[in-house]
Amino acid sequence: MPVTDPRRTRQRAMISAYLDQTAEFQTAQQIYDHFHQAGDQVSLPTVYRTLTAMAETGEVDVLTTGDQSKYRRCSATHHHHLVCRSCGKTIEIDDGPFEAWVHDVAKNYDFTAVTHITEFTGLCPRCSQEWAARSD
Amino acid sequence: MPVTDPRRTRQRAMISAYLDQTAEFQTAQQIYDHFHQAGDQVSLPTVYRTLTAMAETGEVDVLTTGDQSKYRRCSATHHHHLVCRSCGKTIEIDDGPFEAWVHDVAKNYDFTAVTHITEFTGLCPRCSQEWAARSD
DNA sequence: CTGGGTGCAAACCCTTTGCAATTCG
DNA sequence: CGAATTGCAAAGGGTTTGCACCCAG
Repeated sequence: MPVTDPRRTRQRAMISAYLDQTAEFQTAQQIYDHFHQAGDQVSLPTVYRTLTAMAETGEVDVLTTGDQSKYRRCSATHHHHLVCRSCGKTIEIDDGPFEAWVHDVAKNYDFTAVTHITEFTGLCPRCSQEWAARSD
Repeated sequence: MPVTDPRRTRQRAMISAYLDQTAEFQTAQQIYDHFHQAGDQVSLPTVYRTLTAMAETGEVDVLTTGDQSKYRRCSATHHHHLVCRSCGKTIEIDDGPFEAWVHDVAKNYDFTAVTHITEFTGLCPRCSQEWAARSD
């Protein structure tokens, strides 16, 4: 890791700019595909390297779901999701007391630049019934 | 996926029993290694298949960090961790208002068997200073 | 100029799957 | 006995790396 600031390259500018205009988490592959469809050339390894570097400095959040990682500009509003682990149904939920708690935690331990990733998994109403019916 | 209850096999009993006595998240590989060192034979694919099945029914929690998945018996007390993304230092933190919020969320959307995975990443006091010093 | 960045292709490694043998019920 | 489960080996697939070329500073 270089001690100096990273060099400004076309690829990094593109990736950074693209992350600015997208609020949702995206996979490296999705970001790569976006540029390819637009006709702009960036290699997949470069996407990964750039995102990894940005994650280390806290510029992007990384969400590692089961199969692959997703990236999102850090400053974006934090959404939290409630996901049904049976059918995959996803509901966006409000923050509740969460953000305040995060702030307290960071303050208590003198941590800075604290971001959080939160996932809820459960069974949605429909799948709850199915599971109840099948548990013979 | 069988509609009936899973068959009781030596391998599943071993894995289940082992998870009972361990509180921390562990990788499939770690679980596999444990049995190998103890001289008990279980194949790695079976460990994965068993853990995946248990995760689907909510018997175990799955934590997917960057490189690999970790598993833990679900009923264990939920810990949350604050991790420094620079040096890796980890602090265990209290739940605060979190558990109550989770309960509310589940209730509001009629979800059942809701578990949650929460990760905080930030910069610990020492690394905060280093980053501040280097940002020239 | 010069060292960091990029692209390509191949390597990596965790995880999953095909298939024959085995075992629970 | 029959179907679910296991084990082995090999495939899969997201991510990383070696290396030569290129470009920002």
